[in-house]
Amino acid sequence: MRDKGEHNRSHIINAADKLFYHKGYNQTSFSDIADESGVPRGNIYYYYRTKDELLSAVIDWKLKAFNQMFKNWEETIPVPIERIKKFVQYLIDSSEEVRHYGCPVGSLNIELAKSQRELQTKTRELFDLLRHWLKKQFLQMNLEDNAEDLALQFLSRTQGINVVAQVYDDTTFLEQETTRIHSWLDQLK
Amino acid sequence: MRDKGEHNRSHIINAADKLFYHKGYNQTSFSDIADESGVPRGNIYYYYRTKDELLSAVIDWKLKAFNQMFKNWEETIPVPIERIKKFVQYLIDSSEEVRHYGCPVGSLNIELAKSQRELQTKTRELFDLLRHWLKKQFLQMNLEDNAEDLALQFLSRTQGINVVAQVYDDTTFLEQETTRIHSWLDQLK
DNA sequence: GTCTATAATACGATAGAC
DNA sequence: GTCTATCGTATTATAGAC
Repeated sequence: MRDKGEHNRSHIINAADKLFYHKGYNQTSFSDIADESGVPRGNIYYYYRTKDELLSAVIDWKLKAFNQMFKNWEETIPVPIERIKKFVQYLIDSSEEVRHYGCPVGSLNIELAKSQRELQTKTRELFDLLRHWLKKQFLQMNLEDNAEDLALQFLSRTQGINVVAQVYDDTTFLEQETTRIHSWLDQLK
Repeated sequence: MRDKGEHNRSHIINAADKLFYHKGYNQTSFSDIADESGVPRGNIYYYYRTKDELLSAVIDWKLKAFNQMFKNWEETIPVPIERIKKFVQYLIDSSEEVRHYGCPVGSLNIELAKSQRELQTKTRELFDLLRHWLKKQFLQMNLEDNAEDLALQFLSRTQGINVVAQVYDDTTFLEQETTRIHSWLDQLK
């Protein structure tokens, strides 16, 4: 079969991405990934020699996905504040998953930052991407004086909300806060 | 020797508490705890039959410590808003540890909530304690209409700040935000 | 390229000597 | 109460057959 390699690669990445998110990086084994992906255990090592390498590939894949999502929003939503509100809507749409597994970006960083900083520097690229995109939107809102700080405030706020949703297995507060974020955004102008 | 048992127990709890925080629950082994506490590996099982039991004991110990801290603040700080500001100061005092290992309450909950909810229900008691204490302070500030919501807002905000500090291994944003929290508290009255 | 067998190690937990 | 020896299992990773 042609491109069986690429086919297997994407199956492995998808399975690893899901399991790293649902169980955590250290709690996910190659056996788990083999079961989830359908690719035999031993064969995974042909594509990704170590677990580190696999994580790096998963993060690169996620970076691509976020970039594509943002590019899509920039093409279809002309007003920058509406793009940020789209991001807020994305949080609401993901709330059921967040309730169970936390923030797909934050929880992985938190796990690895504790005692695996080398790995976390890779996952941090996801944070940097979000920060950079948010800053760009705030700049386009003519908030150049503190666009960087606003991006970090926004990220911090959503991280806190996601933590509360996961800890209490409840999306009520998340939904309440997203409306409060809307007011905050409107008031910035 | 008299009370060798209690002596060993407290050494084990202290070591486990430190390691669960610094490395995470699942990444901490009995060997790690034995090395850190000085109590021989096999002997730990005499005091705590399973890892779950040990976690539960660690959480109970932390609950006691928080309760004592809060009781102390209530006895020495007469104005409730000043007690909350003392909590903010406590965050700043802990910022160096937070930078490395995240929030000692939040990060443990996030790890266990993913796929070990039975264990997380125990660690959630720490969140409930903080929430309850904060609500009590807001009530004493005569904010009875939304004391519960304010407590959750405060917790969410501090969680987000701690995540940012840990992810970027930097306390600058944490320090900035604590002054913003002060303004927020002052404005509530 | 694909997959099996297996090495080497670390884990939680137990049995039982002292 | 204290500690050692060890069991059974799961882990990452490799060697090598197909």
